Amino acid sequence: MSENTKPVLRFAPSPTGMLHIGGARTALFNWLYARHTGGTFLLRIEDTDRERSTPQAVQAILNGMSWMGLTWDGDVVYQFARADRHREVAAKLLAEGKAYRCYATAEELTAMREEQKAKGLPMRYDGRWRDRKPGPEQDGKPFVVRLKARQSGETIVHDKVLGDVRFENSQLDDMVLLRSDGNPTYMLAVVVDDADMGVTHVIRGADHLNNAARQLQIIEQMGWTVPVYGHLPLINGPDGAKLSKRHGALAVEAYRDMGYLPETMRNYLLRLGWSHGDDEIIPTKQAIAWFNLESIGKSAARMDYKKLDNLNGHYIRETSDAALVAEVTAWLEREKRVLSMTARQRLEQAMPGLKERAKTLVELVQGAEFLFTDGPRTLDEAAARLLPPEGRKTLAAALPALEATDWTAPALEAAARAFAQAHGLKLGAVAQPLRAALTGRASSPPLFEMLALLGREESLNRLGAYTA
RNA sequence: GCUCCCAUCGUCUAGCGGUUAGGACGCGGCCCUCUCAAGGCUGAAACACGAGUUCGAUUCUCGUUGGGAGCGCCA
Repeated sequence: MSENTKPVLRFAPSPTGMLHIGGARTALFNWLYARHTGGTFLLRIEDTDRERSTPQAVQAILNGMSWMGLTWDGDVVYQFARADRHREVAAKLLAEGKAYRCYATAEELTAMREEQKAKGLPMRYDGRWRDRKPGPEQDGKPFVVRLKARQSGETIVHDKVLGDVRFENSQLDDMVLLRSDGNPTYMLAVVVDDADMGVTHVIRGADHLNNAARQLQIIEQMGWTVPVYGHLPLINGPDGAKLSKRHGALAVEAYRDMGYLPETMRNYLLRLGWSHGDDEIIPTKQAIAWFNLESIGKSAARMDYKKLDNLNGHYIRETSDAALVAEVTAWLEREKRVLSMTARQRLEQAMPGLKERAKTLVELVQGAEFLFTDGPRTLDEAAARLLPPEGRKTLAAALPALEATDWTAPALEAAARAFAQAHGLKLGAVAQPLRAALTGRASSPPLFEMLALLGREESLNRLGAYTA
């Protein structure tokens, strides 16, 4: 990369499953760096494995990226479509004696590995065809093309995250470039595509660190420019073990369905492995301004759902009332529910009090439920505890005092306070039964505001249902 | 087994030779308060271990231990 060219980043998932949290973070870091530097962020689908790649997975990745707000530049590149180019590079390597044909069968190689394992030897291709010329008996037999890797010296990966990582070349074996069906392997394809696409920075999961040394050898043989590498430590589950389907390896869309905001996910994932002093709340705009490769941590991190919740609560409170009303409405529509005009107006008015109390959009919808329909409420467990016989008696006794006043929050509150004082009760002793009857829950936005919002008729209808 | 990576409160992390080891989430207490939140104050909570280097190590080096990744005609 020359001094005045902008960085070119890429996210290169294989479409064999959903876009999970680890992939999303890799994509985020690439995206942030591209946006920070004014560079380019490319998306390449690594679908050379024809067996396992599916169109559904491609769509899931695209959807996940879109939801996360990680917009890529230009068209999506499908790796398999470039197979001819990969074969061309393999042919060149072959012609130059930098690669060779290996006729070993899969069974033969399996037997070789088992033997190595049994003897406690390192498991790697032993180079049996490296210097062997195929004889007549190989005519028409299938073969793979392997790179003739250097066997002495060392290969150093200059990694922006981990520093210099050295590998003895004697530890690296001759990897397969072209399969026996003539299709390229990932090892060949990534290198060729990155070179052709002008990728300057390869930021990917640390599970690829070992591959980097091998890929470096292909780059070297082809005389291409070595990209800047950055291998991100992996994300573990809350228990520190590998991320599995059981806990965090959920598709990013699962987080959407649990009611997390994209902004939350970006902030949370950013802080998982990257820091900027003591800063915790880092909106995306700020993240783009601050992001760098130097501040990426070296150790693996665990998912912490409590912290995710806390952050999401923060961003929900930051979101405008109007936007949240739209979110709730959309949420209900997905459940085939439509709000009445009245319900929608109530939702708009109550939103400031509602959003203060929700950590997720799911909680926001639940907290607003009492506004959506008219009539007496069904009490949840906590609310029911507030309306035992004595509670109902208090409620019945207080009702006339409320009925006698103007139906405004201040007037209602004054009336309730006066009633409580007259009966030697704390305000809470009066307010809680009222809240339970009005909302069906033990907690809600400020009671008197909710009474005013629902109006005299509707409120009295609900309260009256629990006076006996 | 071999190769590689990692190691500060329970968790995410700041720290880049000398700090009362800081912040955040979570947890406890107090305040506020009609509930729940939010907010404010506050408390408990960490340098894995052992050798070096150094006047001095959380910080540098090596080892140990413990985690993790890779070792496919998967990516």
